[in-house]
Amino acid sequence: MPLKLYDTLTREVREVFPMDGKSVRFYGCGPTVYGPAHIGNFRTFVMQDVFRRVLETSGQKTYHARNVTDVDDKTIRQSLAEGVPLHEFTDRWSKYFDKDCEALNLLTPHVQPSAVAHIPEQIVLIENLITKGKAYKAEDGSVYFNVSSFEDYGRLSRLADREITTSVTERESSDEYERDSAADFALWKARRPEDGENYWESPWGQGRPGWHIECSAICMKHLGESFDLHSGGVDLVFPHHENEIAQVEATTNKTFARHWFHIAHLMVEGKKMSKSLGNLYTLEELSEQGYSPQEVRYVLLSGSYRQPLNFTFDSMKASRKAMSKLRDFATRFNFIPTTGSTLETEFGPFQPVQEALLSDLSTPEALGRCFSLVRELSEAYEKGEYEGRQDALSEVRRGFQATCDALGLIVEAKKEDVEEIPADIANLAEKRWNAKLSKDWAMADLLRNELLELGWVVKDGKETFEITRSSE
RNA sequence: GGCGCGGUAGCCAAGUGGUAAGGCCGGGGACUGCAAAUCCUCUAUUCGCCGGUUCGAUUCCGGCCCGCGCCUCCA
Repeated sequence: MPLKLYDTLTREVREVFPMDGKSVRFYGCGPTVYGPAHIGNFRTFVMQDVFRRVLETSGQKTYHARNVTDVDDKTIRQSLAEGVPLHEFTDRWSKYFDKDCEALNLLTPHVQPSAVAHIPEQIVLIENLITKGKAYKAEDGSVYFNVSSFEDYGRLSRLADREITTSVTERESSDEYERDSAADFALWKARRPEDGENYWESPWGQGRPGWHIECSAICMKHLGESFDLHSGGVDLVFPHHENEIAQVEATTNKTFARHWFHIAHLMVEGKKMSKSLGNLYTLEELSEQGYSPQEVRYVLLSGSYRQPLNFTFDSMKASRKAMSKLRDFATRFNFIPTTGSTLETEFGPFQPVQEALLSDLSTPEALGRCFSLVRELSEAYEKGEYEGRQDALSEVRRGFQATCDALGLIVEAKKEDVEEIPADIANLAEKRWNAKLSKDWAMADLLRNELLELGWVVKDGKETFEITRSSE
């Protein structure tokens, strides 16, 4: 069964399939590396990851490219402010980003090209556009794309030309560059004093590439002039993706990306995330508050990618409980997750989960079905329906593995507590257990409270007790 | 103003032209000396408001109210 996904360009849910019959080649606009990415950014990357995982767990090969924007106003400004060379600055944040991605269990893209590493390709593309009369050099040495020369401009975002022009005319006076039409956008930016030593030589003089051209050049080099799918946050629809299309299609006369996948924004406690509200959470900040990346991932999966999702600390807590429920299931079925580059494709009893995912990446529906199955299967297990049925058991395990692989969740069975228990704590616990055995409840409760004060929780079993560090 | 999206239980959040998934919280129960953990179970006569179409609408259409996004470099 193929994946059906909403396409921003046609506004229809369409099948995703590889145009070359082999591998779905897709691109995701990556981070600008000037600081830690926030969970809103990660909503996009997590959904792109789920997209890939759903394809791969359905047996489809993929080729995933995600760029790293390592030259722009912000990276330059910040690196200069810190007195660090640009590449050193962006390298640091790029590595930080990789670390976060790993924590969130994001599959590593097959290729992660950086803008700076593709300056020559960008220059060639710009030259092509100039040759074809689609771009022109301004007096200051900047190069602009001539929007009026590209008839299809505005098709993705459905903005009428008039509106684009009107909205920009008002700002024209404050514009720092010289261009023919306010709607035109920069392909190459002439060197300015505030850029410091961050410039490259080009046929039009010293300068640096514009933002949109990097993605176009990278896509063309790594995925070809035409490829299967392009994606990013909704805010990139205009102008970024609109401009990418213009740059490439004006050059090749071919369809750039066949499918456009956009992820809606994350809100925090009902509000737009913004620096001024101080609600731009990073994984690190959440981690300091005791929330794991897996719990964050779960929250990001709990809403439809087409709808704004409201991130709240209540939902963080709910996600913790939900993950714990999945772990109980894993424990019951003695499930041991396998890790590796190949994802499980046999959903078995978890087929309904896969169907939900193939239906426009309905992660909320998939999670709902997953929990229903978890309940049903657990009930059957408790009734002894799996006794002596190794085949059926392994089908459940494989299906659960496929589910986890598709969602990118890591669910490990609860292990025996391996944490070292200090001798005095162990002694107290032992004393309490003995008091309990001799039915000295007062003493037993006293000792349990004492342990609790020391930060340890006692859980009695039938034959013995368990002691774990308290979570608070 | 233009384009687009949404308003579903205390919270988060699916969904369908035929009568409301799932998670959290809360209630009840099993278990337990009491707990914790776990398991079972209950909780929206109702899907922003008002009309219309229909045998029947939360789901389709129109209007209104409210919230949100984009409109040149923000995922």
